[in-house]
Amino acid sequence: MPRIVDVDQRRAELAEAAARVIARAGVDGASMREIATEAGWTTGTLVHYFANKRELLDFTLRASIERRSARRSERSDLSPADALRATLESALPTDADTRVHWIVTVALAGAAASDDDLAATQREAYRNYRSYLIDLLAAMPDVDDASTEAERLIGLVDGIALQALFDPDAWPPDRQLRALDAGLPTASLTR
Amino acid sequence: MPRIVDVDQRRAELAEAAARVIARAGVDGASMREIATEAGWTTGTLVHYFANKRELLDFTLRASIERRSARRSERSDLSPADALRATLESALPTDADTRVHWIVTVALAGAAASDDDLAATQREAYRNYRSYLIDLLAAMPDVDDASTEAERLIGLVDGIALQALFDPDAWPPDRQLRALDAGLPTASLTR
Amino acid sequence: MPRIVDVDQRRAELAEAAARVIARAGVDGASMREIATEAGWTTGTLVHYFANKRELLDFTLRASIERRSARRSERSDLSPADALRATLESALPTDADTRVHWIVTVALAGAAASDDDLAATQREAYRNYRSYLIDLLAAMPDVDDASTEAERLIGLVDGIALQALFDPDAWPPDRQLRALDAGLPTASLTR
Amino acid sequence: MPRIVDVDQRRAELAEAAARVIARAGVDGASMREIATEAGWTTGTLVHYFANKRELLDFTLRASIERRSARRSERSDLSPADALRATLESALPTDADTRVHWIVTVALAGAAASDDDLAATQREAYRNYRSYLIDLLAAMPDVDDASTEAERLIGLVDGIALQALFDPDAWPPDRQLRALDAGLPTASLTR
DNA sequence: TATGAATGAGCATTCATTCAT
DNA sequence: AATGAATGAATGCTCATTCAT
Repeated sequence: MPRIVDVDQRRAELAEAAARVIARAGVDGASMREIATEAGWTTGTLVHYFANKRELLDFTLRASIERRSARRSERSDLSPADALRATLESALPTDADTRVHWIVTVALAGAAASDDDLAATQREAYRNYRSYLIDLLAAMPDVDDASTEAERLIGLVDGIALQALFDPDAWPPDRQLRALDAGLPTASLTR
Repeated sequence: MPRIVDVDQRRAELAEAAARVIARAGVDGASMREIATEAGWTTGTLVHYFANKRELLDFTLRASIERRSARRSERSDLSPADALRATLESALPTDADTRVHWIVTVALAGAAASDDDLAATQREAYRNYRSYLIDLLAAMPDVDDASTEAERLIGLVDGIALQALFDPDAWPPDRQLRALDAGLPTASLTR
Repeated sequence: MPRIVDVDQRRAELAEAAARVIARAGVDGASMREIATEAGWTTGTLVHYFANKRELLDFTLRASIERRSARRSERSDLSPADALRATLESALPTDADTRVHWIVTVALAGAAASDDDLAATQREAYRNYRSYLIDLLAAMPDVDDASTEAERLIGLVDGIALQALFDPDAWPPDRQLRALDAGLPTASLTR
Repeated sequence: MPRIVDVDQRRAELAEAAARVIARAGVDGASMREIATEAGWTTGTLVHYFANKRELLDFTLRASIERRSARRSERSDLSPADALRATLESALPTDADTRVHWIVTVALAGAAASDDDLAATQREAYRNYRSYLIDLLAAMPDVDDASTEAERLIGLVDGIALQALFDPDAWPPDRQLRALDAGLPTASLTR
């Protein structure tokens, strides 16, 4: 009688380990052995849950992105303006967890150049992100063109995030939040 | 006397070959052998011009960034408002050349997680970019806070660029330019 | 459970293969590939048992030296005088096996100049050898100064061995043994 | 009109540089580039004086050995007993220069396993050394069997030298000399 | 004579992957 | 399900050697 294992949960655990390794040592340093060790298993084990490394990385990226989506859905009780602000704020690399997510995204963006699956995952994630923002913005009276505004806001957040990522000393959390505030539609400002 | 070689030019040539390979095959696919072949030389030759791979990649990133700076300085005859627009436009991945630059930047950003030299190069480049924009914005009468505005514009361009990079079909050049226009200070608008 | 392997025995096997290659082709010719092939495995396998080449060579030297020690301890039933003679005789390169040992020792002595671990291993081995001889000599009534006598005997054997190593045709086993006899303390002479 | 160069002297200079590099970094670390740099030239220059690396190493060993011979011939005014003592003393690694010679000898002995030319050079050197000692010993009245005695003395010196080489802290010059004295024929003792 | 650019084979090492147990 | 032994291709790098200048 085989031990019962929750395959999905195990995959999630392994992907988290992969994310931690990538954030710590880069895609280059993220060998199967290193990821397995980080997760507390051996290399051979990974093969039960992911056919190969590309599948593991693709799943890791997907999981990393989905973590953001999960946060979004928890905010269904908020007004669109507040949900917008909350969403954008939580996308910034202001704590260890979001920093890991961002590093994984950027690191795998590099790998995406030579891996169509990763590229498709990135593309899809951006499209979802964009339509979620458009939905929120369409419900806000002071916004004219929701589509253009969504793109503007994505850019704003990405720009702050990238600068904060490469220059964390110059970009502590409160500076990131101030830079975000400076670009938010008026209805989303706290005050 | 041995064959005479312009070392700086040869290094530039090799870095260009490296950039092409990275854009085509990712950092992972950019082996020394592949880069050497792309440049029309053998592996051993690379070693004459770069002590090791990290040095080559760092130089490649630097060269890729400097290409942008070079474009900037050529625009010294323009008004600040026009120079701003021209700078930001030329930073977008609207043609094969700027696409290569962007892919290299993103790909090496991933590698920067585990390579302090690359990280420092990235950081420095962003700071230079930012102060150049601040200089232009400070000279424009309709801009209140040059520093905040610079960050906003960097974000705008990065956001458009990243989306265009991963979803080129949905982001042809003219859509990128329209998205840029939507965020420019009024004085920089063409019309 | 994976295939079961006796790690220590496998390491010993690999070190023996390394010794054979070194004796045949020198340290220079002892590439990981060559050693792996000699042992009947592939390069990657070596890495399971030795972290890197230096570790393999150090282990090989140690194993080569320990082989001598093993022979010594088997002679605990002999009188000190007989044990001394037996020890010194067995240290001479009189057969294929001891020749391999000597070539490995000399070859790695060369490498020890640039490898502190190898140098330490050599040093330690000589000290052990010397104290073993001193113990035997101290138990022999016709020996005055055991320490000086030990050094003299080590020199005697090393000198014969080195000459025999580089000039095997002029130094067949019986000439080596005669030269040894000429320098042994009287109590150790067979007759 | 080509510059006039004393080829033999240049070869000697280069061999001395090679000896220094070998003593410092081992045979492994003695690359053509390193030797050339040590000598103050470039790699390409070596090729004018030695057809290839093996020839350079063989010449280096020969030069290193000849240095000892040269010292011998300077002592033609001494009595055989004094010449013997002086020869054996000067063969010990008691100063920086003789240490370099010994390290080169041992290092190249390792290489000799896979290089017949080096082996022949070693062999020849030992035979010369042995017959020189035999000549001296034959002229000494208190020596019975000059040939056996020569072998014994070579062994004595080699043994002391090897121990001193690997354990220099435990074997300062005066200990080496005392160990030599303990084995010299009575006529060669200073007092 | 001397240079150093260029070659390309060879090296140790890393690593994703396979698979017997 | 999980292990870890084994594979072998690929990588960055070193280096003796060749040769145009």
